[in-house]
Amino acid sequence: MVSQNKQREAGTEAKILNAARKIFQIKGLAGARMQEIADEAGINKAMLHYYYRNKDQLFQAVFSEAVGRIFPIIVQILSYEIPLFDKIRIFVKEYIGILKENPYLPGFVLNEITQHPDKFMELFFDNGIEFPKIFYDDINKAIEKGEIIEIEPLMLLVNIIALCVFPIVAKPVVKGIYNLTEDEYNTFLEKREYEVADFIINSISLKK
Amino acid sequence: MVSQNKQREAGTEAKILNAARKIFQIKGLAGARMQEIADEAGINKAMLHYYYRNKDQLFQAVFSEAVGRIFPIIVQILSYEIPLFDKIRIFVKEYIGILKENPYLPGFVLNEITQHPDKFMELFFDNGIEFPKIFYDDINKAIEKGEIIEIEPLMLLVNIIALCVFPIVAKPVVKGIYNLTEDEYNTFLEKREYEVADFIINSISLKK
DNA sequence: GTCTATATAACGATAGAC
DNA sequence: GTCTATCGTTATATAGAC
Repeated sequence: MVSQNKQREAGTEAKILNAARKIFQIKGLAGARMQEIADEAGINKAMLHYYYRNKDQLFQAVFSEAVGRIFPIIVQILSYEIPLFDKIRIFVKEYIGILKENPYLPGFVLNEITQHPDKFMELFFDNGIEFPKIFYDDINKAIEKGEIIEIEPLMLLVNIIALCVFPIVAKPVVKGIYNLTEDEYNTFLEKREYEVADFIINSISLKK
Repeated sequence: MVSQNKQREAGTEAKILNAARKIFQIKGLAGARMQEIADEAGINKAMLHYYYRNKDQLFQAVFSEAVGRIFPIIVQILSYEIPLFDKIRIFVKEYIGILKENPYLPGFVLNEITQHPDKFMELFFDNGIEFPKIFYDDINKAIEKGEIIEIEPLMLLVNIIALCVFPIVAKPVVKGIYNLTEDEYNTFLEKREYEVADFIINSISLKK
């Protein structure tokens, strides 16, 4: 896959991957066209097959990269050894921040996983991604100490991720219905970087 | 002998629409194949073109129906003249319930709107769908009365819908990662029909 | 209305010159 | 490595018999 020759600047392979990332993330595997990717990369269609044998392998490169961008960061932050509420605040801020910079990423990943669950499972477990038990311990300990309400860790985790991810995936819908500009929606998302954490902590906290 | 034409009131057009709904919702516009829809309907491919001129018009029929299923119910429930907290409880229970019965619906609609925002906007406003001001009044009045925290109505609405919709869209992801069966995931969703409302009300309520 | 057969276009992939 | 030209397949869509 990688050029065997000496290192080159602004390699064609990188151009292809950049173009493929853009097109696949927007149009999906079924909707993307090899010609379109070639045009976006500013090179010829045959080059795509030279570097990546076929469409499926090119997609696989983009998809696995996307999975690698969207899941490990969750695992990483949830593994910090800091107080639960701090962890939630950092997670929400960081995660919304990342998704805001890659607005097509979550929709792309969700859709393609729905389309090919098996391909995802391989990728997920082969890369050794594993959701951290420490976060569940955090929650259970906080419940025991009477700091938060009784709630299943998975229930809380899904709530947190839902509040971060959904507004990115539903961006065209909300933008359309409320006739918001790109800037206005980004301002909305920036507010959420803080307010969502408040929303969650308010909900589970027992100290008032 | 009676004419056998009238006896066949199973309706070919309905068969086609049912098949198209199933295939399009799962595979999307780009991924669906006319042949696959014909097979699913148990009829010939040419019939699809006889009743619906082309793929795009067949898709349009499915898509507009889907939009009509997913938005008006929101508007309807949010228009009830009942106390805010009751409204939230009913909304969450009803909406998750509907989506649970149509698990591919929200992902399909979100994805296709992202893909063709303009087509959606026409549909949305042509059908006169409009988000109810009464719900925003509910929220602002509750804030004034000191019943809930200060929160932008749109912020709260997005939170509510996120908590209902996301777990449906992310079903294959969560199911895969946690190795849950279909039944286990449905149990999870049924729990959410009540717990999500608690989560929201806990978060915004000022009375404790 | 429903079918079979076929036209027409689009797409992924390859061959071969340079 | 990069290009042009083209092959083979598949997909949408139409024609025409019944």
